[in-house]
Amino acid sequence: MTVPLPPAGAAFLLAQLGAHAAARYGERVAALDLTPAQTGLLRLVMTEPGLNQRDLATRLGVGASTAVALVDGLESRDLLERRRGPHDRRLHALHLTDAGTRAMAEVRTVAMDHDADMTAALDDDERRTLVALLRRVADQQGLPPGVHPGYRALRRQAR
Amino acid sequence: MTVPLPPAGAAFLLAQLGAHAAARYGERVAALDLTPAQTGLLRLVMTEPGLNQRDLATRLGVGASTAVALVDGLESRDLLERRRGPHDRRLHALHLTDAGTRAMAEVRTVAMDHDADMTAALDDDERRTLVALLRRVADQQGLPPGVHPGYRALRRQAR
DNA sequence: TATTGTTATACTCTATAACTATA
DNA sequence: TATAGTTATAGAGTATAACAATA
Repeated sequence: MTVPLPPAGAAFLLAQLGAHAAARYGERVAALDLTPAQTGLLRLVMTEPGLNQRDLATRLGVGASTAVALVDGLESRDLLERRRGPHDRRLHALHLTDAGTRAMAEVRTVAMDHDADMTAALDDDERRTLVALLRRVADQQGLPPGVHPGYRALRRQAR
Repeated sequence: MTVPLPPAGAAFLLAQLGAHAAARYGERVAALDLTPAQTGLLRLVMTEPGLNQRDLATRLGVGASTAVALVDGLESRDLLERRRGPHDRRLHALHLTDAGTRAMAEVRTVAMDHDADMTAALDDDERRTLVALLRRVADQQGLPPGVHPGYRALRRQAR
């Protein structure tokens, strides 16, 4: 009456490790009082200063109203600013403030620590092999580099 | 004024691919009218028939009331049944019905297709290497085999 | 009339706490 | 009194739709 279970394959391990990596990253950036979604937004604006909110929402894979709420939170903390477009006054061009740039430097440190911790089981050679294989899988699956749609804002840490 | 971004490392790729794998799995089991959480529950009860709801909730990493709702949904579709414990009448021992067992056979097929699809970029050797590396990372990170806490029920497919 | 951004609203998922029945 | 299960309630996060300003 029992159907044999397949051993945990690559897809299952990816889902399991991905959830774990995302949760741990969330804990780490929570120490900076940021959510993963906020760091993704800041990161995107850092690489593309002047981005408007509509394009931001599209790139982040969230709805327009979600983008507004995210930007509101970051602007109220002076990490981000909206600048009215001079040509088209409907547009809000987004830019990091100096404080926002400093925050991203901290996020960068946290992300590198996180990466080292997640691959602590591997030596340098193995780590390179893993990254190379993951990149090929990500490419073949059509995933864009840099931003990942699919995760919505993870649960905020209770403190 | 710009801080250089690190290239996407292993942790980021794991999170990105994990979210993707989970989303695609969700689409596939939605075709069977199941959610990922439901398949996880059925799978657990299949491997440990007679499990009670409290232990189920603990193993699944969800609250007791969430377990009740999940079991309710599966019981109303005759995939699962509650049996009052003869020794302790507070306990509800969970068992798959025949229909539940058949459903899990379908889930197994879907999961194997999903696994093949997710690793379509790799040949057999590379797939084995990837799985071996992921297993070592998962072990070192303290992740239990079989069930992954961290994902809650993914969004139900609109139909 | 179309588009950017905003606000209002509803829905889903989850967690917490109160309740029952058994022990 | 303690525990398994249930129900009720509230919170967070997200999406949809209505709205305002600008084009």
